[in-house]
Amino acid sequence: MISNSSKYAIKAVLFLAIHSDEEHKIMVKDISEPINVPQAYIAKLLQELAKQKLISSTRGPKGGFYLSEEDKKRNVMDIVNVIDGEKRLNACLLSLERCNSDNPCPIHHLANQSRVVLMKKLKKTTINELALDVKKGKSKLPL
Amino acid sequence: MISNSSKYAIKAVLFLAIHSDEEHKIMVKDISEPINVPQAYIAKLLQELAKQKLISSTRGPKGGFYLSEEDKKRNVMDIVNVIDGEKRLNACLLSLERCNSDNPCPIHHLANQSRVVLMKKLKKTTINELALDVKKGKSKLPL
DNA sequence: TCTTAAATATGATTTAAATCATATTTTAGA
DNA sequence: TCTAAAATATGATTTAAATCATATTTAAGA
Repeated sequence: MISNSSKYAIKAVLFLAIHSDEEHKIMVKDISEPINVPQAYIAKLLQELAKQKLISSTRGPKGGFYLSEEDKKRNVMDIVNVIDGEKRLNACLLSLERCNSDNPCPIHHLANQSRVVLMKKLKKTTINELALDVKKGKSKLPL
Repeated sequence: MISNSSKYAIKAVLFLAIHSDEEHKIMVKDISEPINVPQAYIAKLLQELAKQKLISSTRGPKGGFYLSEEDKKRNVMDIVNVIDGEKRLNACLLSLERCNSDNPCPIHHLANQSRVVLMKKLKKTTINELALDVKKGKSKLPL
């Protein structure tokens, strides 16, 4: 339902939310190690997130990735949408073909509520909120 | 979260629930076609389900797959557990590593409720109930 | 303006899931 | 007891996701 790539991306963005800002950029190798994701792999994901303007970056010496204040207001769903594409979470969790409330597959009503609830939460929760939770000790990195 | 293989398996078992019993066995090719899953593929899945006693089968002429009355009392979760293994749905939907209520990942509380609700429903819903829904027109095959 | 340190673009390789193929075993019926 | 029709066992191939590699571009600082 949600790929490892997306999970890695969330992890990395959260790390940036906690440790970076315009004045404190972080380069890939200093992100990949603490979040325990291979450097070349997370680099590719971060590049995609930067291209889609979900995170910020500058090249060259003293460069790196960081989250602007705007970036921190993004929600978790935005990240999943960029990495996995929009379809992934919109599909019925159990159905293979198109399936919706009007034309439900036999397990549609079993799975649909869970999916809708989850999606709403992912949309409503910002990176900033998650980072605050971690700072307050309510939850812990790494995911 | 739930593999295509499991979805195919659910589809096939539901088809058997609707169309088979001890006196009416169905062979793979007559299952694979209406549910629209490649014969060799669904055969392998059905064989695994039969080995794990979730469905019934007999070899030879007049043989085929079918659901006994006992088989029909199985729940959807049983199928997923056989095909995907137990771990799959027990894992936090978003976390990569071990993560639970005592040691939550930053998005644990976002995802966990949905997962628990879904699992409970899958466990509580029997194949028979799903088949009845289809017969009553509440839902439709194929999934 | 040259060098170096960073991200970026692009594509190759590996791995696991999905799919396909086939020889073997079992059983009904002639 | 022989034949044919079915599942079963086993493994090969394909495909998509995950992972790795590297040449190019950009920007800071000397």
